[in-house]
Amino acid sequence: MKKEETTEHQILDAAKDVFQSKGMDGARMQEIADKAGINKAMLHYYYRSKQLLFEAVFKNAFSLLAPQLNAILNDDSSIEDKIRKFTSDYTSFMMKHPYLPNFIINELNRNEDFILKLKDNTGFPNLEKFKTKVDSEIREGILKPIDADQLFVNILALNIFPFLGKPLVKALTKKDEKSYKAFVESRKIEVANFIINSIKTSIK
Amino acid sequence: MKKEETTEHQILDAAKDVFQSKGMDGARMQEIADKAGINKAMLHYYYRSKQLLFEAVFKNAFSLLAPQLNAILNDDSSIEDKIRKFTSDYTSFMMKHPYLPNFIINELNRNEDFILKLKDNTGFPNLEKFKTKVDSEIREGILKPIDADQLFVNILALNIFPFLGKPLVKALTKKDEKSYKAFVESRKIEVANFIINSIKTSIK
DNA sequence: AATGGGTTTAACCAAGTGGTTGGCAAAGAT
DNA sequence: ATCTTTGCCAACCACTTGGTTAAACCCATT
Repeated sequence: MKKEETTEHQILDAAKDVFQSKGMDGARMQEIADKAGINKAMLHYYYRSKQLLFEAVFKNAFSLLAPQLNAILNDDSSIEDKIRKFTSDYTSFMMKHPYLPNFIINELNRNEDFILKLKDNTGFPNLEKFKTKVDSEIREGILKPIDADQLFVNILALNIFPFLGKPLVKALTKKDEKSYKAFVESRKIEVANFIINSIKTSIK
Repeated sequence: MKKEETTEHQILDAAKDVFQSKGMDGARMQEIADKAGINKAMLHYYYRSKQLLFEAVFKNAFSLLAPQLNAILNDDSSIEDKIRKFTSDYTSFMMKHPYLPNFIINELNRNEDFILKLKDNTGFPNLEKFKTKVDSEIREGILKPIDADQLFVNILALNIFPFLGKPLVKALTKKDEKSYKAFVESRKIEVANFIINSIKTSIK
């Protein structure tokens, strides 16, 4: 039997669906059981409590996101290349997992202490290398002076916000589902240009 | 008796607290009643149902946010001035209402149709004037070519994200509450510069 | 003092809620 | 063949949920 067919995995799969679309408070154990096609008692048999099942789903989701961040932080390419690659890759990734950013941001806000449990994990993104690279490119005259933290938050903001605020942005810009998708797709390049334009010194 | 002391207003006030920090699903009618210091039956007496009380709170919150957006969209100043003013004003405003962005974004995601109820309201932000201004400044050579929708979303993203993703950003940049506040405060100017740098043509 | 409408309350209710239990059947283990 | 473990389920449980109700309480008008 494949791993994907075990009851335990079917539960996690169904729980992911329900928790990510309805959040911890809105999710119902019965709905998860129904979606997994098993008895509700099994949820507790394998995961003991709603809280623990939720944490399993959350850690799973975060472990999907973290490598996306590490990609930009830990490789050796130039800041410009990092930004271009990240902006394109991240957007593609999010188009495949549209619930993910909202789920994570939201549940972290609901329980701020929760992130402490993640910090211990190996693989939690670390900015040091990125900062060093930014500072050295500034010294070399490739980039205009900018605080690396600020730049990093700007990169995140421009990439994540269109997914977080999708309903709002859709309404404000009067786009339907199809044109919103095209809008986000074009941001893969637009956002990178926008950032680079701002931080790169003009070539003499 | 002042308006602020009526039972109806006390309920709305308490409901705002609870709904904004716990969301629709996490909020409890009993907690709202307790916080307002009145009997739970009064909530239904004045607002009939949890759903309607929630909608009252939500519309109230949105009507606080909408003018902030309209400020940048509807005045006659240059795009640069709009951006500088908005970035500073919006950040100040959000520091006073930290739960607001998350509440709105979140509940709009929970129920996409909900925004339709707001769209009808007069005062729902309209981008037309902003777009016209952007296009005319591009034609005048003040700005580099950029799609006005993209620019608008970038402005929103850079301003709102630090509030939406506060727990995540705090953890990633390893800032405590105090230094995070300073970080956000400095963005009032940093973000405006970041945007202007990117879109303004270099002066010959 | 009696009336009557708006306001407030304690007590209540039906429908869920997460979680538990005891037993059952198939699969190993002895 | 018998015992033990594992996976599974229907039924159940204590408790919470949003919402209701009928009676009380004010307080201005008569």
